[in-house]
Parts: sequence; C-alpha cells; structure tokens
Amino acid sequence: MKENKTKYMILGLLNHQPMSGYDIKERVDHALSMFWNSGFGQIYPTLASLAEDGDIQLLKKESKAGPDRKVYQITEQGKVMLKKWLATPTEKEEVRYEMLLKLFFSSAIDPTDVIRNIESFQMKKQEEKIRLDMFCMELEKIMNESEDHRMYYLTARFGQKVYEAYLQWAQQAIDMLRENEEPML
Amino acid sequence: MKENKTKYMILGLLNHQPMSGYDIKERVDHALSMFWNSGFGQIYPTLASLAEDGDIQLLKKESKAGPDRKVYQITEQGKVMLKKWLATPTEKEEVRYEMLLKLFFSSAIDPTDVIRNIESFQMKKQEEKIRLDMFCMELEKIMNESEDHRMYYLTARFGQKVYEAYLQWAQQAIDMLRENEEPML
DNA sequence: GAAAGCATGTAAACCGTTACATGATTGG
DNA sequence: CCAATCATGTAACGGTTTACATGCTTTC
Repeated sequence: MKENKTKYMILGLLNHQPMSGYDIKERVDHALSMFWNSGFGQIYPTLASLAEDGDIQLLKKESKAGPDRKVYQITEQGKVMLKKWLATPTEKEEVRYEMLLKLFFSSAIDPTDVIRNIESFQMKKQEEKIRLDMFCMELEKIMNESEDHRMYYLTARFGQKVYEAYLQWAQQAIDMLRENEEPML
Repeated sequence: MKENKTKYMILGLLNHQPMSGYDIKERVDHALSMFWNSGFGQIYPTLASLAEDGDIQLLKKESKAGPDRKVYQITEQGKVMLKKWLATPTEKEEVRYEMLLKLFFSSAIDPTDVIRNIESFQMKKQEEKIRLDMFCMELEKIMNESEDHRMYYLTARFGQKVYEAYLQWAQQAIDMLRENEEPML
C-alpha cells in the first residue's frame, strides 16, 4: 500500500503551530515548494480525515471574511504518529524527470531542438537557484538559534547542491551537443 | 490537464524497435529506472489505448510460453506525436523528496534518528551510484558511434552529477549534526 | 515437483489535479 | 465597482499502484 504522505506534511506543519487549511497551503508554497507541493483539493479532505481519526482537532473558528477560518491543532495521538514516521528511514524515493525521459529519446529530433530544451531547463533552474541561494544565506546566519532552523538550513542546502549539479550538467551537455553539431573549427 | 507521460515513454521505446508490453517493462526497469518507473498495470492499458488511437499497431503474435507475446510497432502517426512532444520543452518539473519532507520536520525527533535517516539515504545512493558510474564509463566509449548513445550518455551523466551532489550533501549534513550533538571536544 | 521466469491482462483503491461553487472584505 | 485576497469546500476526472487471475516453460 502507498502511504498518504500529504497526511504527514499536514501533521508536520501543525506540530509547529496551529493552522488553518489556507495557512497550510501558504506554508507549502513558500517553505516547502522546493521539494513538495499540494493543492486545496487535497488539503481540505485530508484535514477532515485526520480530524475524524483524532490526529488533529479543531482549535477554534474565526470569522473575518467569508467562511469561518478553521484553525486545527495536532493531538497527542497525532504527534505519536508523526514522530513514528519521522524516525523511519524513507525506503525508496522514486523521482520522475520528464526532461530526462525526453532527452533519452531525443535522437529522433533535431539537435538544435534538444539544445533548446536543455537551455529551457537551465534557465528555469538558474532562476530558482537565486531564490535558494538567498534562502540559504539567511538560514546560515540563524541556524544555530534553534533545531528548527538547523533542519531548514539542511533542506535548503540540499537544494543548493542539487541545483548546482543541474547547472553544471546543463552547461556541459549544451557544449557537447554544440561541439558535435558544428565540428568545422 | 495532466498529460499522460507513460504514453510517450512507450512511444519512445517503440520508436527504437518493436516490443511487447513485457519487453517495455524490462527496458523501463533497466535503462530508465534512474528517472522513470512504470508497472504492468499501466503499460498494458496504455498499449491498448495507443493501438486504438492508431499510434501503434500489432506487428505479430508469438507463442512460446503462456499467453501470446504481442509485439507492437509505432505508426507514422505515433512518430509525429512523439516528435512533437520531444521538441517541446518541459515546463514544470515537480519532484517530491519524502526524505526532505521528513528532514524539514525532524527537530521533533532525536538527532541520532535524523543522522540514521541521512545515513540510510547515503548508503542507498552510494550503491546506486556505483551502477551509474559503470554505465557512464561504458557509454563514454561508444557515445560517438550514434546519436542514441550520445543521448544515453547525457542522461547517465545527469544522474552521476546529481548523485555526487547527494553524497556530498549527505556527508556534510551528517558531520554538521554530529558536531552539534557532541560539542565537547 | 517446486520455483522462477515468461507473458497478458483486469479491478479496486487510492492519490492528486483541476474546475467549480460560494461569499465576504480590502484596496485601488 | 472591480480585482485581489481571504477562506472553505465538492465533484469529476485521470494517473498510479497493488492485488488478483491465469497458465505455460525452463531450470534446479
């Protein structure tokens, strides 16, 4: 069976502080977006099922604009579940790179198109890396202040390292393909 | 809408040579496993729908052991579709790292458990990297023989670079956590 | 004779995305 | 007054995984 990891993402965030579904979405998009994503269509139903199972509970309802803002809190039961998951090593991490799938079959298309695809990849990663670098620098200053910050730093650092690898590879790949395309030098 | 990429994976493989569903599974597991995965439960229905749409066609049925071995071939229509996809840059590549999600929340557990999790990650990646390195070396020798080999080399090289980043990060992370755990030196 | 590998497929369950529906408040 | 933001949710669809069902051949 495939465990629902969205459940643990919510538990992890609520373990830090009580939040609403809307808050959770914001945190995912801002703090976790480099390695995780989730939509409202997943968050709200998961919140409901976690509450039903007693892993979280409604702390309060606030009303400011539109529907009630429902703030949830993690329960002791939820904390136990979260910690159990956290302490278990991830066994298989299956990633899928559509870009590599394309590249693998790209002998069927024009080399200039292949180069364009890699350049597109390169540009996107370059942009994202700027944000990552800034994030890393900020976290480096404060990482000794708490265990939280130290963990955030480690995840940001992971991204930084991997993105560096992306960019190095992309440049080498482009150079190699270009060299091969125009060997009249 | 979310495009069915499994379709293109099959088309890409069949563009190289006619194959059965069983063959496709084998190729995915051996040649693409570093960046793609697929099960029979996906391959057979996709094969059926591609044949229905006229993107592939049944070349022959062979009988050796058990059910007929159904070998499929890509059609001209399928080739057009494949090439169109290949020439389009991938816009957003969303990866999910369960390991990083855990790490992000790991201030809630014992640092020794965090270290153990990272070590588990490190060991798995080390093992896989050995295979990648061998693969890269073999491909480097023959990559000038055909455009196919050149593309295979580039994908293997991508894996190599990224795995190097994984391992460097893991060692630094472990060192940092250990240093912090036992500061009495 | 049992186990592993060859070979195809279906059905159920689950995960995840997208679109839709609703509606109040705030800022330009 | 219109757009953006806050805020919650449902429904439909599509992708993916897992389990199940079948049965032959080869190897130990």
